[in-house]
Amino acid sequence: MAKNDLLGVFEQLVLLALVQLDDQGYGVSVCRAVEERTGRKVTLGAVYATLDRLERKGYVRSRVGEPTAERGGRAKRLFRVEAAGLKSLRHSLETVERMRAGMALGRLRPEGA
Amino acid sequence: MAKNDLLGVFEQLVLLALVQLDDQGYGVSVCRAVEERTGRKVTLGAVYATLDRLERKGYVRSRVGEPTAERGGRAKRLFRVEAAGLKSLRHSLETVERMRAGMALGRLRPEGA
DNA sequence: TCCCTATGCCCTACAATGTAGAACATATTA
DNA sequence: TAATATGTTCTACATTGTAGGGCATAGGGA
Repeated sequence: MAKNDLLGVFEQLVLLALVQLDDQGYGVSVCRAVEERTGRKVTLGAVYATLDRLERKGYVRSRVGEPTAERGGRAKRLFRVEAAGLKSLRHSLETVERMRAGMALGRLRPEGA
Repeated sequence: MAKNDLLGVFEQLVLLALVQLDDQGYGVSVCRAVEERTGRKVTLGAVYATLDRLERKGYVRSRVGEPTAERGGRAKRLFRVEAAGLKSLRHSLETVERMRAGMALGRLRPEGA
């Protein structure tokens, strides 16, 4: 735990996905959500590793859900975001925002050079 | 160079600082800019390491400026953001933005729980 | 019953980023 | 030429990011 703990970009994406999945997210669904929204290729390994780290920090909490009878398969491990996680996410988002504020955004838009 | 290169948070902060400093930024001024805007404690070592990495990736370019006669001291190494850097910055910022879009921001604002 | 397939999870290993702090360099002033 | 102000460079290590393979469990059909 660093002194100035800021979340990494991927941690932010995962947390945001969980919020959108309304605390019913699990590995695979988080992976899909991030891929769809951002257009990036995301591997499951990356998602689980991040989820574990977030849980170790107390930012999310997981529980094993009953297996839904969709087609079969293993039970899901559902994740929910804790208050501390939300707080940290907000803080991280706002830090970049603050840095961006008052900036000549012209240069940051479309094809400015 | 990862396949899906997204900039890290600190890289974004440094790049944003350079934009604000209008391509006249150098180690110390970037450090100060980030500290002032974000309120975080930032060390010079972190800034230079990041600046070097960004340069290696072709996102910024540096040149040694003539020493201004303020009080003495070493010549500054001035950095400017390259087009590729701007593009990458934009892309990174937008990725998080997209993930955030359409979200029930209520939970992300003030003290929502 | 036994496989095959669909879901989903866990683990290992390594690359890239983030962070700290000390050492080094250079110009000014006295 | 020593003291000081400004800036940069180097070393080392912690945290995050990413890839990929293997394990586990349930349904469906031969």
